[in-house]
Amino acid sequence: MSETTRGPKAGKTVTLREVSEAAGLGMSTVSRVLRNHGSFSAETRARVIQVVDELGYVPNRVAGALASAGSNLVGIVIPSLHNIVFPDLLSGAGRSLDPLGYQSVIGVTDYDLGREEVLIQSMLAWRPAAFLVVGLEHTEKTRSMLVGSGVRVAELLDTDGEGIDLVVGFSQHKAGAASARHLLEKGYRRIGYIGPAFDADSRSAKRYEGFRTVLSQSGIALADMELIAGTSSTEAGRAALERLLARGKKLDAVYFSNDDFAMGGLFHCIVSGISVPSQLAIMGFNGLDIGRFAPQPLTTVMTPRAEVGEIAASLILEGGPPTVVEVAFELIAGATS
Amino acid sequence: MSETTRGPKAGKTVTLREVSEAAGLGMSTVSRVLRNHGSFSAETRARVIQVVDELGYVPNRVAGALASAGSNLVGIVIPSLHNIVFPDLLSGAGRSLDPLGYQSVIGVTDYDLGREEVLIQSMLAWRPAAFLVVGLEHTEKTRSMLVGSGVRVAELLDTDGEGIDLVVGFSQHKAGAASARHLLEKGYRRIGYIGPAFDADSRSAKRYEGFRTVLSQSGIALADMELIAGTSSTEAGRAALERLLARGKKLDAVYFSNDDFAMGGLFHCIVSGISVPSQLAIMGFNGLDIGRFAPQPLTTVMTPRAEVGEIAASLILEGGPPTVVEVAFELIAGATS
DNA sequence: CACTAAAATGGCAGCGCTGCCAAATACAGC
DNA sequence: GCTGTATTTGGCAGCGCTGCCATTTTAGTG
Repeated sequence: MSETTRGPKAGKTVTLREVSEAAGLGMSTVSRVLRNHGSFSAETRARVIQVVDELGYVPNRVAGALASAGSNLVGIVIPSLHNIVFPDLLSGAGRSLDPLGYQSVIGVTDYDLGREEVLIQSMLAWRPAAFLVVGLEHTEKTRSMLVGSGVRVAELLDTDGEGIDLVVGFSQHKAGAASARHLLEKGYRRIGYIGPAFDADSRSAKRYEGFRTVLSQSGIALADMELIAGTSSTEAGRAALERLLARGKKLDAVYFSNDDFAMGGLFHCIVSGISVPSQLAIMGFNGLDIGRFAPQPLTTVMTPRAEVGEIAASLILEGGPPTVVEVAFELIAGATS
Repeated sequence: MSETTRGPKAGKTVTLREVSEAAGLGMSTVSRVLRNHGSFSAETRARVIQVVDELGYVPNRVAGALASAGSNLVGIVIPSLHNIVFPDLLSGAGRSLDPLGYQSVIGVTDYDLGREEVLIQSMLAWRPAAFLVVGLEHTEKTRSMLVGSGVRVAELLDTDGEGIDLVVGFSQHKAGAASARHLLEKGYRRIGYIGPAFDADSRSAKRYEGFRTVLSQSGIALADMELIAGTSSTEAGRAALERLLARGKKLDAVYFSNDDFAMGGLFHCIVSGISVPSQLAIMGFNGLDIGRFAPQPLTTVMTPRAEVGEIAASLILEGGPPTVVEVAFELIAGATS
């Protein structure tokens, strides 16, 4: 930590003024070259680039953002990192953000809307260019901060409800409904459900609603359900199915709120000698790679999370009008139903 | 986008000056209250909080950071989001960062050191409080920027080499070596390897080196290997094992560079009727939940990535001296070896 | 009750950059 | 060569906040 000659001009940070002095040019000229904005001669450009390189100048965007009242930061708020959906979403968003030089500031709420509020408030303090948030459910204060800030907002992965500005995703309700129709078509009638606590994950709750609605329409009631507290995991899904089956409701199918749980359920069946799907059908949600390439591919719904991230990020930065963009999900009939 | 009365004082952003005027106090006093720094009376505090609330004031950290030459941003640069290791790392880092009010600016390199350089340079422009980067390998320019910037840096998940400042992780070489010893102890002799291209992922390459070194010491050569281009996935692992076995080298064990690949390999065996481990042993790396709770638990090495993230973030913010912190990995003998 | 130490507050320069405008220079056409 | 227009450049205010210091207020003491 006591380098003296490491890197060009180590220790003291180089400023625009120093660059301009060393180059014998005005600050504004240097600034224009660096931002490639406004006009300047080719020689000036070369001179600036050379000096910048010599001095190892790194522009201070903090000052830049303050002066120009705008940053290249995009705030992204997601519920979790333990569910592959959200890393995939980030990844997709990155595909749009990176080429344009935007940077992601990421916050994780743990499915807590209060925490979301706090995160958004503190991100707002950086005056980001835009916000990407998950879902349409927010606290009243979050909503008003977002609206009042004037920052563009994209709400992702859910189109069942009122959005603030841009909404990109699919109907969770319809996804649940499609899953129910699939199981009904396949002839299952004594169906159970396993998912996270409803108050935690509203998208999962909406899928459940869609699922149950379709069952009702066919005069069928959900036979049983088991709710899971905590993170999505194989382990939790496996244990939950065991508990569910132990109640002896003679189920012929179980709908899992996501593939992590579903894989756990499938594993429980394998271990317990329950034949899938002849004794019990299993259906998941999300279309995880591991489920799709398992020996017995999981019946699931492939969700377009990376596309949602990519589309949302690009639309929000393009500055178009508030819209709702539906991105299709796809039911994948595997070998577990 | 044309709200007029949404939120308190929508449209125009409220500044510190306005708050101070509304409260009948000086700007510095309000600032002190807001940062809970310096001294002020209880009444003043109450007054400020009330006015802030009424006006919906959100401090502008851009200005704050410029004035105080320091931000609450932490730059985190990871190679990928498709390998669970990195989301877990972020998650761990968040456990340390969040309570202290730090925010993560995240960049993904796709295992490209050139891209890492670009990302770090542009993050440096925000004058972050610290950097968390993965691995010890960087371009010369990245290194000198990092050193020259004076920002604290933690290099993660690898301790085999020279660090810049703080290093938190474990020896990838030793992890590979431990894996080799495990397979040798179990009596396997014709061992194959499946992993990503060596130039892409240096940590994976180091594990491979450690693995091969131990084999050599026992006079055993690696029987065969198959390298994979692209993302870690079940699909890729499954296909790679198929290709590897097709070459007819009569392997009795395969060491996979990570659990995603290994699960794919395991699936290939199940589908092809290859009995595991009697005909072929399979070993992975990372200790994924899904492998550990599979009917036939995967032999793997559990890596402490979340702890690494957490420890690194807390140490780097505490401001202690440069150190190397070793966090233990654990070999988990499953049922596939 | 004057007198000092401590607590609370206000004023103001300046962080490093950008936006605006004016000045200087280059390039036309006649 | 000279005026008119386009292109390059420089100067400077100010973005909103913090750090420092001076000032005022309050509490404490003999």
